Amino acid sequence: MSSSLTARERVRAELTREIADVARRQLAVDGAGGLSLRAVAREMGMASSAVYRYFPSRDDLLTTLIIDGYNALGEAVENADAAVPHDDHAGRWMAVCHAVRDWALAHPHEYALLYGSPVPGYKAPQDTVPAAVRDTVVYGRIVSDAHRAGALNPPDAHHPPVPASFADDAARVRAIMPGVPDDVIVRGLIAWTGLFGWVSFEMFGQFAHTILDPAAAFDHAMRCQARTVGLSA
Amino acid sequence: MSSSLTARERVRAELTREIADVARRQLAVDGAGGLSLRAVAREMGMASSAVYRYFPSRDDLLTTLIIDGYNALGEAVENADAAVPHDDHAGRWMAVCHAVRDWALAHPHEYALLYGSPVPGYKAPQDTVPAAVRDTVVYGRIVSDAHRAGALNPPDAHHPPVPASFADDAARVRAIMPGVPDDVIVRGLIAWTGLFGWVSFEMFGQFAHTILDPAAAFDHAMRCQARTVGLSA
DNA sequence: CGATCGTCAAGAGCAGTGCTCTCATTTATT
DNA sequence: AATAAATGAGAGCACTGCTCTTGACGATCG
Repeated sequence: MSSSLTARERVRAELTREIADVARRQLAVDGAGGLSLRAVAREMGMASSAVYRYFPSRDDLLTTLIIDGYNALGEAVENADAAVPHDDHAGRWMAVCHAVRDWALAHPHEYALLYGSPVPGYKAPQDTVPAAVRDTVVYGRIVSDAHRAGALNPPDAHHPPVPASFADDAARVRAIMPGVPDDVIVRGLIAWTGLFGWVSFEMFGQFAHTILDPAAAFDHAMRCQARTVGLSA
Repeated sequence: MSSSLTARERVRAELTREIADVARRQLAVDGAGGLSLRAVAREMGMASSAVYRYFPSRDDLLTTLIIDGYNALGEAVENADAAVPHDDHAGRWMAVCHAVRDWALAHPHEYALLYGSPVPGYKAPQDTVPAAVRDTVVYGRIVSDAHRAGALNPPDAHHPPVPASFADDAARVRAIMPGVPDDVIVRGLIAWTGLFGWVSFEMFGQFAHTILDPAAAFDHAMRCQARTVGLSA
């Protein structure tokens, strides 16, 4: 046999993918709440009950959309990072920041699905974790690369000392930023949350009627964040 | 007449408030998606159609819950700020940070309603704006107070210059931080988005399996943010 | 005082949802 | 060829938001 899949398995995989694609289009239009299994079935010309052969519940369909979304964002971030010279750490940081924002602007409902409030009655299963950290490892690698290269500016003298109780948490984060001391890990976390906090505020309307040139403000804010982390310009 | 309201108007206001209270309880249990007008009516022992006399649609009910939420958070922030000596700017900042986090932990679904992804098919009307900025003016006042008192540390020499295109946006933000120069406004925005970015990440599960002592990490992160703004310890 | 008009609760009903069950058909395996 | 597994379709249940109509209550005005 040329393919290790039977014809049945092939058409099943194809249909599963097509259902997810149709669902993603509906998600892009109506948002997570407007995603309807029946509507997907209608658009595909099949009975609503048939869709349940491929996705046992609406939440399962949402889960695959979430995983796909994390992977799409992660890939965008990876590509942005790879397009900048490896030792230009500040440039890499700025590139991934813009990649996140650009992806969010291009896929607002998917971004809301990933980083907004959990969908009503939906509990994220463990399956999403590997995809969810795909972009995170990129941020971590930039910081740890800069640290290993000795390119990180030291924090100013009056910086508050890291509390001892943070040691355990820092050790866990160090899996993504190998060899990085605790205070740098904190600064990385602050920049990370600052990036998504800013993008979320812009996406969810908190900046409405205030920041009318969000692209410029974002670029400058992330440049400041880079300095907070210690990435030299 | 002792009250300027007729008996009819009084019972109407009372019932409106009671419906909102029941809805808020359901919101706290099931989240925004689980909020059902019919369930509210059931719990109150009235017909579902009767509820529509008080709230013309589910979205209107959600809107009042959102406004109430903003006001509750705003009040918590105001109280936290007022409990700290007026010239202890860093202490005031830390107090409001913890007020936000504590309120979010105590009202997770309401927080998600305010700062999570917009509810499916729900478009926030203008009515929410005044309540939504109630906490924001507190942050702005802390920064502008510190600046007026000359208590703000200057940014380091290599800080990236504020782009000229940000001038218009800064002017709008200055309505909340009177007399504050552009670069300080930027630092205030970064701290503001960093605060809510951190709280949202904690509330929405992005820290799961990584930060197990979120209270300590939050306190330290916000202390670092204070230094970024220039608030002396 | 009695008629009127605005307000209100209730019920029926529509269109939509997620999901389950059964039944016939198609496909793959033995 | 016979059997077992997988698939699609339809009906149906319980639920949702929302509308419309009907009948009753209460305040106001002639």
